[in-house]
Amino acid sequence: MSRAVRPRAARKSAEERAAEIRTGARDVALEGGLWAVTLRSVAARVGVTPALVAHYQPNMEVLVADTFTAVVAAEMAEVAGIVEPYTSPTDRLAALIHTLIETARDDVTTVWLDGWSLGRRSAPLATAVRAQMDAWQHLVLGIVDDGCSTGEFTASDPQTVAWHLLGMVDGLSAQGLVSYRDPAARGRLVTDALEHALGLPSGALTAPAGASATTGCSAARA
Amino acid sequence: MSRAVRPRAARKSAEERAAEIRTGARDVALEGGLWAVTLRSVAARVGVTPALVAHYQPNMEVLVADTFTAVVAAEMAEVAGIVEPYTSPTDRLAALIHTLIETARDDVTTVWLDGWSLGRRSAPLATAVRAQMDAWQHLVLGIVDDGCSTGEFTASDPQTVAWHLLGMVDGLSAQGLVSYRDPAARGRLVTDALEHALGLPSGALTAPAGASATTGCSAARA
DNA sequence: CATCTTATTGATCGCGCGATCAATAGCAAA
DNA sequence: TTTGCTATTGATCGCGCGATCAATAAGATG
Repeated sequence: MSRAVRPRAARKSAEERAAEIRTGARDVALEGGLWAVTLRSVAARVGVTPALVAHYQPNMEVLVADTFTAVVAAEMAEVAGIVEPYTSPTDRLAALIHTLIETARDDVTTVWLDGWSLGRRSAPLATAVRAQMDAWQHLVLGIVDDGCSTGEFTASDPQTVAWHLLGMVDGLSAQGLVSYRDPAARGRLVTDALEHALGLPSGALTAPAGASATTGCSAARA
Repeated sequence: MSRAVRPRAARKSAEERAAEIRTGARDVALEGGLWAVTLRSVAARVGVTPALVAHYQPNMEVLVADTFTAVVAAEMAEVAGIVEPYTSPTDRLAALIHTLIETARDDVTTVWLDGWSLGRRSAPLATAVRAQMDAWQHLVLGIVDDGCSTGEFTASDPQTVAWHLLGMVDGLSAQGLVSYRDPAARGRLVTDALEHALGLPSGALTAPAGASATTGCSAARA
């Protein structure tokens, strides 16, 4: 089905075509993992010859690495956007955990796993993975630090707490991809652990109702 | 270097050769990950023709899955052996965490990551991964359950605690493969979290000195 | 309209992969 | 020694991969 023979692709500006290829690669990765991002698969998705895809990239290693970055950075931006409207660090952290654990996207998790696995054989991908892990650490650390200065959190080493959270999220997400567990139970696991790590009262990190810190009213940026 | 031309392989019994191939595949996996387990690489390691390796296996998918199982099960047996001589559940758990976190083997972690990643494209591997995750869960759960009946541990849901521990270990191991963190700090992270989850006094799960529960004497099975 | 630039292509290479199969050669039994 | 079984091989197929490059054609420019 669908176009046995393909008409010659419309001529576009280099920038535009490059963008198309980037998003094409992104789509392929979300659908089949980084492993599926190949010269031919991306070309087919964009509606173009493999040679053209190759023409726009130094080599596939960097396209894969860039695609990883694009997918992961986009998700992080999304999460950051969800968290941002909350004002208190506690609510922010609660929202972050809730989003990360209970609305986790399997496609993104797959990309992470592929990144870890393939990263052992691709230097560009390895550095991309490292960079994204650092970015996440930075995001979480910012919230934890805020909470510490506010006095809401009590942590001797915020760095370690951030690391703790991300470690749990990564591990549980990977597991969740293989064998099902109740997302709510997963969420409780993480919130319990973090409430303890931050000296919070039990239940403080369960999903916040609305946007603002104290009252549960007003929209949470849809 | 080393044998440009290979002499004809010595004739061996089918069982013996099959065993050779299994351990050959295991070695390849530990050295280069599951990704490196290929007809030709295993054949080269065993000193045999690719055709012979193929002859002994229904297909590569199952050899890879079996190799995953072999590597992971061997490590679990090793850990179980280290933990076993300790008598109290607390010490057992402490020894398990210590072994798992601070003496973690990168080669085995790589195999785990490849298993998660490649398991999304190989049904036999996927079930093998699932089985090994269950086996680990079983091992940890046994210890936690023991501790609960003893009264040493206080946990509403031992299943969840075991899951909690394994989630952290998986996540932190994966992270450790990419970006370095002090193993001792990693260990503290896990012990702290678990002491809290099990209602233990702080420090109860730090590495045990010797084998027996109460006194620190006697050999811990080298 | 003619010319130039450049986005796009088709053809093709070499590679490593899994897999198959008739031919071979080592070993044991007769 | 001869025969028979079977472990082992060499040759070979088809595949999808990344990569390269001269040829082409679509627009922009004059």
